[in-house]
Amino acid sequence: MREAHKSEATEDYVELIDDLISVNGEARLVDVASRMGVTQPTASKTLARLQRDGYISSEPYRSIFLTQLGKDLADESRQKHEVVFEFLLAIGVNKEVAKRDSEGMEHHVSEETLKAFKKIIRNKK
Amino acid sequence: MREAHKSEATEDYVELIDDLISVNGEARLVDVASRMGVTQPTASKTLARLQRDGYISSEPYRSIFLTQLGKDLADESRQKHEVVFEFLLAIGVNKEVAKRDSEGMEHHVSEETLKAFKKIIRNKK
DNA sequence: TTTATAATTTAGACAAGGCTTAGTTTATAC
DNA sequence: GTATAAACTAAGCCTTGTCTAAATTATAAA
Repeated sequence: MREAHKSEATEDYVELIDDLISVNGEARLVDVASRMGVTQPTASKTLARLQRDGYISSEPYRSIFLTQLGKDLADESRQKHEVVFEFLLAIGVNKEVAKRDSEGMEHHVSEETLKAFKKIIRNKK
Repeated sequence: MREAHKSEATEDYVELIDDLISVNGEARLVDVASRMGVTQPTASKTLARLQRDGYISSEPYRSIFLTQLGKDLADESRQKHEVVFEFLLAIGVNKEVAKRDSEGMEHHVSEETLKAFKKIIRNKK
């Protein structure tokens, strides 16, 4: 029996919400939508799923909060994301490209690969 | 105006079909489905889309062929896949893990990142 | 050559993730 | 304090990707 599949969207959204809260003090739908590059109704629907699945909580027309589950997933995702990003920089990839590639790659790197990445980051420093 | 988005599924399928043709001499639905880990109706529907989009051709109940477009995409995907896989091995990732991770990562690495990967592969040899 | 089995397709259902258009609620500005 | 603008929700539709169950076609075996 394996755990339910966390979609890439789920990880991207909680990571973004966490970021918006740190930076702006709160996460609003309008910002989530614009940062994800989707329309507000699309973001709204996705957030409804996240709430249904226990990652976020929010009242209608109000800002969005992460549950503990959401916070944990956001932390995990952000860490992965950072490692992949730093790793790409370490091997000489351009910042902008590293930003884009790391966003896609973070969802596919195993713990073992992440470990190998960290080692390379350490050695380059 | 940007080119239509090639889904990861499209790349995975043409890559697999190319492989099946090299190894088995032909690509059958039953093998595509089992290798993709989906049911035959699912594979069948996806293949219908691939045909609609010009990547493959086939007659009902017959085996599957790649069009030139499909071959080109398969080649490109296989190359990317190989580079990512070899790269992961080069930085010390276990073969099985490298296999799994490279399958996900291949769809997200830019040309620039691929170049950086190749450099590392060369240096490790 | 008929028949059983394997392969494939068809049909119907559903969830995720995307859109538009239209309406409602909240916040802002006058 | 009300009008207007901004934010959000509702409803409906689309595509992709997934499934199961049932029908059809092709292949192999007796």
